[in-house]
Amino acid sequence: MSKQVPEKPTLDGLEEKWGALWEAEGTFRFDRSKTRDEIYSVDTPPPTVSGSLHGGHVFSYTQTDLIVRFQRMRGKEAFYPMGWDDNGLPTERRVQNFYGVRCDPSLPYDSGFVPPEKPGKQTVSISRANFVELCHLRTIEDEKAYEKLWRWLGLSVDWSLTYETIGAKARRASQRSFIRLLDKGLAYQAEAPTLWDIDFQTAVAQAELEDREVAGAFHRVRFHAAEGDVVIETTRPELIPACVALVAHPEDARFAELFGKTVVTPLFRSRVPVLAHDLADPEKGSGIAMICTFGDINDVTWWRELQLPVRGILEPNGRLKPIQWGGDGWDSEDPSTAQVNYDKLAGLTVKKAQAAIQDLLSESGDLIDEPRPITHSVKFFEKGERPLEILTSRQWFIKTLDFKDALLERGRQIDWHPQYMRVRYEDWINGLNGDWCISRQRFFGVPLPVWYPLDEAGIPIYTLPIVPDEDSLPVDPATDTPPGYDESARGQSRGFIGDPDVMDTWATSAMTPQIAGGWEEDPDLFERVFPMDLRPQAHDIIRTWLFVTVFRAHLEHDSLPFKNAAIAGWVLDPDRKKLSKSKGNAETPIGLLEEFGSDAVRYWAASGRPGTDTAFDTGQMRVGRRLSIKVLNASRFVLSHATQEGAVTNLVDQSMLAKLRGVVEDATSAFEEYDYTKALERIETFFWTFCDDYLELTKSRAYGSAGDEGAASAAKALETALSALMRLLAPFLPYVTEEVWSWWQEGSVHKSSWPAPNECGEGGDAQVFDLAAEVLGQIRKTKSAAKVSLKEECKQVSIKAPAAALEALKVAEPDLKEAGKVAAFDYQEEPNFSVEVTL
RNA sequence: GGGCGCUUAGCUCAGCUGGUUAGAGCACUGCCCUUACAAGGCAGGGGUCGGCGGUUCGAAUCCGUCAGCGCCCACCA
Repeated sequence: MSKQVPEKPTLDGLEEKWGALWEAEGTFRFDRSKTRDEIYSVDTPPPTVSGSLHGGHVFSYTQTDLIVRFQRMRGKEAFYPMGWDDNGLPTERRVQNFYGVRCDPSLPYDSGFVPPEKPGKQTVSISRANFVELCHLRTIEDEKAYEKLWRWLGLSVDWSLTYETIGAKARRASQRSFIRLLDKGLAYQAEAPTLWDIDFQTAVAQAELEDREVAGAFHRVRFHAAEGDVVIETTRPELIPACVALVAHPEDARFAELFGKTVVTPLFRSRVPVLAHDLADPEKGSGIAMICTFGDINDVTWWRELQLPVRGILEPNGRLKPIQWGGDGWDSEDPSTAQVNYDKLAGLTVKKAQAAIQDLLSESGDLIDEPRPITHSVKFFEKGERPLEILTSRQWFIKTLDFKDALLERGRQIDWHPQYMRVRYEDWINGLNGDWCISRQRFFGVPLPVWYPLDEAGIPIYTLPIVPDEDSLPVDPATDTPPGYDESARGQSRGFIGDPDVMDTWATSAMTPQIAGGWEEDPDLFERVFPMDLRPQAHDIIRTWLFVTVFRAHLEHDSLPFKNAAIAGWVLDPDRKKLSKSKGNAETPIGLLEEFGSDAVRYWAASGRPGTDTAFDTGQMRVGRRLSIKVLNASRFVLSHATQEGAVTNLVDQSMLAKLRGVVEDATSAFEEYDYTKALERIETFFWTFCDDYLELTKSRAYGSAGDEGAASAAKALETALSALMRLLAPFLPYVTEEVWSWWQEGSVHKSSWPAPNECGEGGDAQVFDLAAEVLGQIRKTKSAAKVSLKEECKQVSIKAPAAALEALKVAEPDLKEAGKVAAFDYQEEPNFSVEVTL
């Protein structure tokens, strides 16, 4: 061998050494001259840039990298970009905390603003433009740190292909798509009940809900009627002033005579109808419920289907708003009493109002018994801190319900890995109960690209939105002037105003294949990579990211956005809880990479099968490290004997290669099915047998104990096996395999071709090697049991076996004799295989 | 309430379309500084395959049922 094999190979420094070389050589650079069928394109999940990556990220991104590296070695040109999800609430929150600022959209832009080094005692209010600037500033820093970690981990991403979800490309793509939906009548605005977070003060979508168990209480409350009192049970007595009707099941005899009549609410003395609707459950509460605008999603349904008026009492900040009882829409049998009672609630938060109204109800005698404490689950915005409310507001929607069937069909066209994950997608679609609300009353996001004309009185005419030309995208209606207007007309009578809202961050993430693929901006590229081959992602965002991506591609391109969906599991604490940031092991993956080495951490990640949650396990990383060290040492030994020339004439050598051939076949088909774990298992098992048994068996022969021909055969077999093994292991252990590859090969192992079965020769009988390994094992066992050194001689090895096995073993006898220090062999033909070793 | 997944050695997991005494790694124990490897190697002990019932010549593997765990969806007056 002409190249140099180090005397003492080490794992230290491999990440820096090869990371720098790959970058310099452009090893993972995408070659866009390749055609669609030669390309494997990946819709990489853009990680949320809001702090730091943790073990879970390392886990799932490694898994994607395994697949990409396999595809690349199989001859595909990998289109493997990286995005940064910097748009949205997490960044806003991070910037607020990092600098101690808050966004006040009413403030003017301050071009001389310098952010504080550290958060001050007092929060600094800044304009929306200044705030967005800070968001950009912060995310650039975070993205650098992320990229450094990803490179260290060895992701074979083309780092010239990056995008940010707040970047110009992303803004253009999502605004362009929005305008087209508007044009097709698929985007619309409506003044409607909307899920509302009172802390962030924004609308949110069904996909962003989560249930949380919280303490509450059933209040039994008396409503008054001529026929006698009606008792309802409610967990939200503070909404009694918002009550517009009572409702019971049409077949519930207890309330039959009340249907069509009216009752009077306690405290506020409003007359409301008693109605029938089959959504009312006789089993729940007292069997009759109050309908408030709005307490929950059921209220919205009733309100809509029973055509009830709106009586909203909540401000966007979650406090009860001032109301003039007896005024329009707030009729009362006794307005002055209603006013006295309500004034004690106005201005309070929901929680405080609940306590206050409880006292009022007690005083008036309308509360029956003490409230009964319960624990019940309540809807929250997933990033929120207080329960969601439902408020009426003007929002933009995308028609979704009309496409349920089409989207279910799209789901069936995707290859899911694992397959059962499709069910989650279907569950979600089947449970959709409204169109997708995409407007958010936030700041750091993609602006909704519309303005509204103002009438003479300066009131926006929402029905006539002004839309930008596609050529002018991206636009920010807050600062850009709409076509046909002069900026001086902003906010003026007969002028215009910009829509103040931004889009749901998922409305932008929905476009990642288009953003990365250069949709409408680089048609040549787009044609080569879209639809993508692979969407890798975790199972918790099937209902969000996966769903919206499929949805938008369906509307925009009438196609799938990707062919395969590889769904990763979560990383769990050893105690089976989802890995949380509060636990130490969720932090600083860079520390893990330094302690165990990137290859070792990747080895652990590879042990997590697609879709399967996996325990965080440093033990696995230690095993990975040991494997890496073994790769170095075994390769050093192999290369001290190996040659690329010559022929494998020895039957033991042929047998080992026959076995390897099977491993290549298994690993290849496992990878084709996205089961990298199975592939690794097969490869690793063979590698250890290769080291423990084959190298031991042939060591002496390789040194020349059986003459030149035997040595030459071993030398060629060793080289053949090592070459295949390094390539098989390359996706998992990119650093150590590249290091070893460089000892005797040209170019990068990662650009070499995935082993083909026929590299291992045509014939060979795997049984020879297996039996020889078995006998060698017996010899070791006997010596171990006798507590003697493995170098100790054996007087005799007696083998009983069927004829064919004996035949095979005789072939291996010379190697066994040397490896086991055996003086003599004895063979007897018998149906059962057994070995007896005499020391 | 509906659904999906899981339940195999102390721990983490393999066991495909049912077929000889159930496997691996870690941990544990013992032996070995064997000229690729002592931050290593070799070997060993350890399991009523969640419970019950069924199909079958034969079941960890198929069917039914029960229990537990995790998750998804729905409901949450």
